Amino acid sequence: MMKSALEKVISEDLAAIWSILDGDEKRRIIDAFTLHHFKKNQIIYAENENPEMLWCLLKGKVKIFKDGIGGRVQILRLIRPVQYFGYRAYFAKEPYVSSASAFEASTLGAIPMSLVEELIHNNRDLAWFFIHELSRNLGGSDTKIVNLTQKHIRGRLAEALVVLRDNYGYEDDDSTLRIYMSREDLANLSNMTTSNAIRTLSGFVAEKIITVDGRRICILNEPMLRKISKFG
Amino acid sequence: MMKSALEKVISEDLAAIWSILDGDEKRRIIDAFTLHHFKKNQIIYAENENPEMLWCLLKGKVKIFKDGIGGRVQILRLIRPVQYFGYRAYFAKEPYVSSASAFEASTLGAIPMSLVEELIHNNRDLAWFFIHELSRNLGGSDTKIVNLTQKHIRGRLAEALVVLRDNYGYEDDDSTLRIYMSREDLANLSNMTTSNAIRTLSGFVAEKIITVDGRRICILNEPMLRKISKFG
DNA sequence: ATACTTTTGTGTTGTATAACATAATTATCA
DNA sequence: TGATAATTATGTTATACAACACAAAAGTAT
Repeated sequence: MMKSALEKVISEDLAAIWSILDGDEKRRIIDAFTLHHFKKNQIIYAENENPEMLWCLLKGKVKIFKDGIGGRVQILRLIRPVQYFGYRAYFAKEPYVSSASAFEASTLGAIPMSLVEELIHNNRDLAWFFIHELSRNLGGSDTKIVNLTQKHIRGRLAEALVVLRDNYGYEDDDSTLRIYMSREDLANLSNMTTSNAIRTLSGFVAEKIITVDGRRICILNEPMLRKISKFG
Repeated sequence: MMKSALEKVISEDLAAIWSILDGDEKRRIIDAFTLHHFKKNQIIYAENENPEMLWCLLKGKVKIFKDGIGGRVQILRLIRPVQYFGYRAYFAKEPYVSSASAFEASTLGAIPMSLVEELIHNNRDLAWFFIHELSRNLGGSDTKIVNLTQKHIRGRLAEALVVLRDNYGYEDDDSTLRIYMSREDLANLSNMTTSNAIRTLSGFVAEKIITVDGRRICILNEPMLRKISKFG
């Protein structure tokens, strides 16, 4: 692994957070930093394991999910470059309550949490970064609880599509979602069976809110989608 | 308001967290600290408001909840003395996504978040306290998402009773829940209608898992309740 | 004590969505 | 390239739970 490439990553991609660090701290991160490649659907970490690494998604897409009852899966969060994850359980001093896997072939960086913990102790801005991230995630989870339990199927699927749009954006045509996921994943994101995800998606197509071509989803009427997401 | 009483609170009840602080920091907290009394069902803060205070429950019980669709309410978290709340939204730099109200007549302390923020900047242990709390809450919310969306009604109610037991414990008889809440609240905690909460509760009584006398709930068979909660 | 409101309890009906079944596509791989 | 598996699609049935309706009981206020 070329250190120069890593230094480039640290100084550019991770700038937002690690610019906080001074030269010596940066050097320690670079020394401890390791690059990892994950294939499509490969598990990065699994529920009940003990957290040891701070993961940083550099390229690709990652899902955080939880296996529920009878093989049912709930996708909790979507990660895009450059975002950090895998640290919550370590901070909480408990095993993972969820798993992470690559949606598609992805490149990740890993830093030992022990080092992160040490750096936090000496760098207040780094502490703030995590306080801020955790707080935003907690707000998101609390909102998700109500969305998933109270909205009807159409509302939940519309919500999921809006989440995909907000997370990964559009292709250059300004309407095609920049993520290509299976109907099953779509269902696991919006708490319904695969059949119902397919059915409801077809409904949206019939209403000319979206178009669908395989896994390629184009959003034609985003305001309507947000409206459906909001009221039902 | 007598400062001596406050100092007593700071030095005893809040010891766990504020013992972290040095003398000068403690003084600043004591000067900024205000005591508040809330009546049963009184709102402490409401969704969409801007967070300004760190709340500390000294006496009583508090619920954090979210108003959903069609007047439906979801209780997200229960607070017991001495616990802190109301800080997440401030840290996330966003308005509250949930509301807080007193379950019963309660006494609370309030500290301006601006001061908390300042103290965090100069006190790494305080930063760690919040990182730890936020991390545990986030794990709890993620688990709740799966519990509420995938478990059946019996499992959800059993889960709620277990949560009450873990949060507020038993009376001296070692079986009566130390919280007396309406069937409606019980329903809002476990994502079901009030009717179904009543019905399901009666079912548990018939199965001799619990006894019910008005709002007084005795748990006769806790292992069974946990079992239903787990596989339900 | 009396009226009035809120909470609790139970029965009935309706419906959203899961579960199941099966076929048609589309990937995957030997 | 054909065989096999996975995914997508659609129709049918079953059911868990909400919605509604109403009565009894328990609080609360006058």
